[in-house]
Amino acid sequence: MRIVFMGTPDFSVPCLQSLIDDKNEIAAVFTQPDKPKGRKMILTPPPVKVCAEKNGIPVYQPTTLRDGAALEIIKSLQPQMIVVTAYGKILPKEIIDYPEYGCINIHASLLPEYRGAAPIQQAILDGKTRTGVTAMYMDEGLDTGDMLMKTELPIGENETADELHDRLSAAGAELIVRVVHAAQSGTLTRTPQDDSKSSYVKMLTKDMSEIDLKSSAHEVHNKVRALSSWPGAVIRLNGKKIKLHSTLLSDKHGQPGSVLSLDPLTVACGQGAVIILELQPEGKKRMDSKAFINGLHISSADELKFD
RNA sequence: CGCGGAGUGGAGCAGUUUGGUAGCUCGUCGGGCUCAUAACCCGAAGGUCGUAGGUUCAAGUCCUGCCUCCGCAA
Repeated sequence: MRIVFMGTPDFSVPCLQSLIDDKNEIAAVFTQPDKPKGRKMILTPPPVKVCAEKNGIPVYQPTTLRDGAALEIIKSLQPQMIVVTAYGKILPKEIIDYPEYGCINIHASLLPEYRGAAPIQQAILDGKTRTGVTAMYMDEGLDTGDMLMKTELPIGENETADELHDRLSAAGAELIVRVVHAAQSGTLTRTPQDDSKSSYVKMLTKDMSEIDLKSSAHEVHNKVRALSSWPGAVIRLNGKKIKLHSTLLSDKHGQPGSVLSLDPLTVACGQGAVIILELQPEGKKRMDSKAFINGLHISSADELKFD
């Protein structure tokens, strides 16, 4: 199959790679323009671009697909199919309609639930026990097209968004190859989404990272797992931020914010308590909670209380 | 030159203001106690204090340059 691939972050890379490994002809890759990243604002190419260049695939990074120039490029590439996953741009109808086998999108949720930007994190935040990836035909709406195939995965009780991200990404990579094969043999069946069951998720932002210790231990634990690595779930000690990287649920209870045990470090929530395994004080590196306690020079849990 | 924190035995920290023989908690190793232990007791190893230079009788500590890590902002 002659394919144009569109994608940007780490999530998309396994998909691209598996299409390459499956001996498809990747005519070109579309990805977001390089952006300044990190403390020094170094111009960084998106992961998909790095992967494409390594495989000698031409890369296009238009700022818009809506000015007609992108359509001309697509026409010149003559793809039989366009595969899109986490590209970050809306495709105009002319492009969606161009390929013979259509425009197929891989989305990291069990549609119609969790349409939009942060489906992986939102599923964890909501305490879901199952999620998955869905392959669908794109239409002009946001993740609203007819569905083709799904892969369902259980979410581990203590699984973080990073871990789930990687598993879903791998599942998507495996799924897209199956979809391509089915398309070639003409055995794809399309199922419309039930809009009445749909939900949309917004992008994650920094201002959702503060943890309210008066909420339940489950909510705290879900937030830590969902926001792990970015934007991070944060509690405060004497006003200073402490990012929580890894927690477990505890069956203890007490005044929200009070420390019930130093080993393991257990903090009471509004309902129940969480054991903190790994954390990161402001300006410090990630460390396990035991190291953190060692450096505080305290001997009793009473000497410690989170805001 | 966007703002800020920080580099001290394997880990996390104190010590820097007021220069004067390197300290705390934990880990590691050896020994003891114990039915037993991640508990307790005794002992030991392990650090050119990020790096280069400067001031000084003397620098972890004061001055200057550089490197690296991290938080914020983007």
